Amino acid sequence: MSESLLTPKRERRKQQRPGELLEAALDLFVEKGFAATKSEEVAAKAGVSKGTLFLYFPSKEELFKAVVRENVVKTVKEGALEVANFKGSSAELLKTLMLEWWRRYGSTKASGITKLIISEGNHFPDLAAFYQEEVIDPATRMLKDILERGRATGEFLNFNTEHTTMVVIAPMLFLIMSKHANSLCISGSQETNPENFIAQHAELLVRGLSNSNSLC
Amino acid sequence: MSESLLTPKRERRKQQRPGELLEAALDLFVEKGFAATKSEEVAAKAGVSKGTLFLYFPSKEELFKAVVRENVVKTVKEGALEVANFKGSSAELLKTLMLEWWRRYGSTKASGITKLIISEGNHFPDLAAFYQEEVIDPATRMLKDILERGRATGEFLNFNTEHTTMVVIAPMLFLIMSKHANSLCISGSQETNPENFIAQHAELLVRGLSNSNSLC
Amino acid sequence: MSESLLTPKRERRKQQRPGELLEAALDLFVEKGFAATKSEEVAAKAGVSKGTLFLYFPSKEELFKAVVRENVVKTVKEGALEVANFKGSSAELLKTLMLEWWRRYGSTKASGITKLIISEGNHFPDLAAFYQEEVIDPATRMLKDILERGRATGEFLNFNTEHTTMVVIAPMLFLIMSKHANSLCISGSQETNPENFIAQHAELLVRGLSNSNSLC
Amino acid sequence: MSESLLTPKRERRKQQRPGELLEAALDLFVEKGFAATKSEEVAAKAGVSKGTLFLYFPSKEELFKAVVRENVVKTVKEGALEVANFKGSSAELLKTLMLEWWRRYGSTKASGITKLIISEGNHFPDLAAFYQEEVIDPATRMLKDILERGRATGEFLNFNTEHTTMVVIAPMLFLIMSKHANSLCISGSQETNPENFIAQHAELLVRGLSNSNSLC
DNA sequence: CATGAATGAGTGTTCATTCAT
DNA sequence: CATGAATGAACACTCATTCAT
Repeated sequence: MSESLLTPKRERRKQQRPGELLEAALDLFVEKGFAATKSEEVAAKAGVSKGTLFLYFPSKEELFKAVVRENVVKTVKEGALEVANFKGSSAELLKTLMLEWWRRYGSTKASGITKLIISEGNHFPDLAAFYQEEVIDPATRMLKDILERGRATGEFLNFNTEHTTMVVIAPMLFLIMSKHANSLCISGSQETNPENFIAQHAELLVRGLSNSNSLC
Repeated sequence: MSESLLTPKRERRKQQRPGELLEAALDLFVEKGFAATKSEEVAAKAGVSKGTLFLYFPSKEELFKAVVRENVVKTVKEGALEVANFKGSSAELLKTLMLEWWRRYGSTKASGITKLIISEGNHFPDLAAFYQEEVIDPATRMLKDILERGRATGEFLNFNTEHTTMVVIAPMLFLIMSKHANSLCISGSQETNPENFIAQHAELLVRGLSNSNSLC
Repeated sequence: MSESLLTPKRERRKQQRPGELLEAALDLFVEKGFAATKSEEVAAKAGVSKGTLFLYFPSKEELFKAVVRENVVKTVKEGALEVANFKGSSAELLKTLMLEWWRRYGSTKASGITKLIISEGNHFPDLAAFYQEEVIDPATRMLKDILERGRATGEFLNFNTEHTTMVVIAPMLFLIMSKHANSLCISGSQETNPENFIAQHAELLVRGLSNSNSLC
Repeated sequence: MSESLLTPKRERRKQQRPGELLEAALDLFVEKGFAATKSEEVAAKAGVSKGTLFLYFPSKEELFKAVVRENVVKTVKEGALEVANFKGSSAELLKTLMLEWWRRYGSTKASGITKLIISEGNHFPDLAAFYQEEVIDPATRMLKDILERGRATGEFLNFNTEHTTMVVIAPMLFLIMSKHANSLCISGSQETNPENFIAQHAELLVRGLSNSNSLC
């Protein structure tokens, strides 16, 4: 605590640099994509010189991975933790998760990463593999856990896991792609309230899955 | 048929050139994206020289537009025509349309264009605008027409058009993006039967929209 | 023959370009080394733009290999041919070879390649391997053939091949390194007549090797 | 020994620093060349920070000069001293010198400096000039002194000094270049015993120079 | 004395488009 | 009509040296 008082200016900057660079990188990657983002721009936006960027991140790809770790992996982990600690019904859990997912990720700048990786993944196989391993796989795992839990407690009917996973993910992906395809106006993306859309979808999904759907 | 007898070989080739170039271009654009496709490759694949390509298409962007006209706009127009001539119920029409859309477009090579435009549209605003005008707007228009027709006949309940449009489009988009994101393994995309998935979604959607849903 | 009269200007240039680039490259590689030679300089010296260089040679390394093939490998092959066709005694052959080697290679600009590869080979393993295979190995092979021939005819005494090879090569290498180490003044290199030096060394060597050395 | 008792640890380190840096620098310069050796690596190998290196040596070039002074100039001076004090015949002196030169320098790590200066001298004229003045000139002077001494005593015939100097130096240089051209396999360099080779050459040379060569 | 954060100049390679032939 | 030679702008990454702490 006294440290923060004593820490000299240079030192303080040093500890902030990675964060500043990461933030600048997130902004630019999301805005322009990976390939189109020039490392010098990132540095400039963070207020340092080109060389300094490479002092903290050995390459543009590593910079990107760090951005993903900071902004996506972290969110996935938090989600997994909440899932593990959730006390309510599986139906509630699923609905909560989908909505929170949108609130904490889909609606944020960081969701541009998802668009980026889908758009450019084919041209950067290393990044795609990294994302698959660090984000897609854990997230899918988490989803499956919820579904299995619901099935175990008898809450959910027997269902096709793959299909369900798709239905959970599809609307989020749709909204994210729409949001970041600035030059395109995919129907509804601009005027509809995404949160409502997600909530509705979640509700519909849960009903479909539930054992005792009192639709009538 | 008499044409082939009368037309000298050179002449015939000349008239086939654009088609051959368009086919080569479609393959490469879908496989590698717009930016990553080299015009020389397209020419080579069509069996002509680089210069010849620019003889038929004044630029790479115009080539792309021609590919879109040939492979996407055409499909949309066919769809609109069928919609106009369709005799059955609006519910049938909607279900038919969604399934046919997948069969005639989503499941074909040409659907890569959709992934391409979403992925790279931001970097090529002209192409995005062109696609918006020639594809997205007409397709959305067509969808709305169906919904309005259903409402007019009393088949469909009053609903949110934007929302419905999204629900119609989202699964198709999801499947298309999954299919063309080779380095990524988005859940379900590999093992699930897309046609079943679409059919199910269409069914669900129509039930939700319908006036007399005999769910109870 | 009529072709040369009809060949249009552009075409003629095209056939000359590789040669012009190769010559410019040789000059610059010898003058400044491999790493320090900028590809743009080579292009400029040949009177073309940077891009044109890469039209003819896919990379700087390939350009270098082409320079070696044109200026060194060729010479080695000519030497091997002459060795194979030589009619005189092995002693004469050896002396002739050493002197000719100097005249046709050591004393020319091209010998800078030898200095270059020894100087920079460690930093460009691919180039070193190429040179080893295309130049050093064949040249060594040729030398051994001569020695074996002399031994077979009874002209030469039994000797250590490795040692002899070194004695043949060392003075050439010494002269070449001296000649191209412009900033250094290794003794004798500037004023002594290299040809005399080589001739003397060859004479001495042959005497040492010969069966009937009439030194007494 | 009392020094270690009285000198405080920090103090001792301070006095050892230059030596440790010099040793690290020698290793790296020899292994990777001058340009390719990063000053940070040198510092790291010596266990200090980048800044500290520049505390002791104002620049990379000065560091190199210090390495030369420590590892080459010193050896030349020792050689000159021994030459001055040598009591035997000039022939013995020359043979001894050549062999000792190999033993004390050529066969050691330090001989990499010779390869380095020949390889990179053209790109670093200051270093080349320094080496010329501090090493080549004194060494050449020493050699000439021996030859003149031999001539003065009537031991040696009248000969061409330049030529003789070359013959003395050439084999050493050849062996050194071979030894440090790791990617290249110049004939004989690997299997032949360098010391024998040098000894033989020295013997041959002395015989050639001597007044009364009892070859017959 | 010692540290290590910051700098910024320098270069091989690609590719859409043109135009002389 | 068709060719293919030529162009030139654009971009990631390295490292010796400095100087605030």
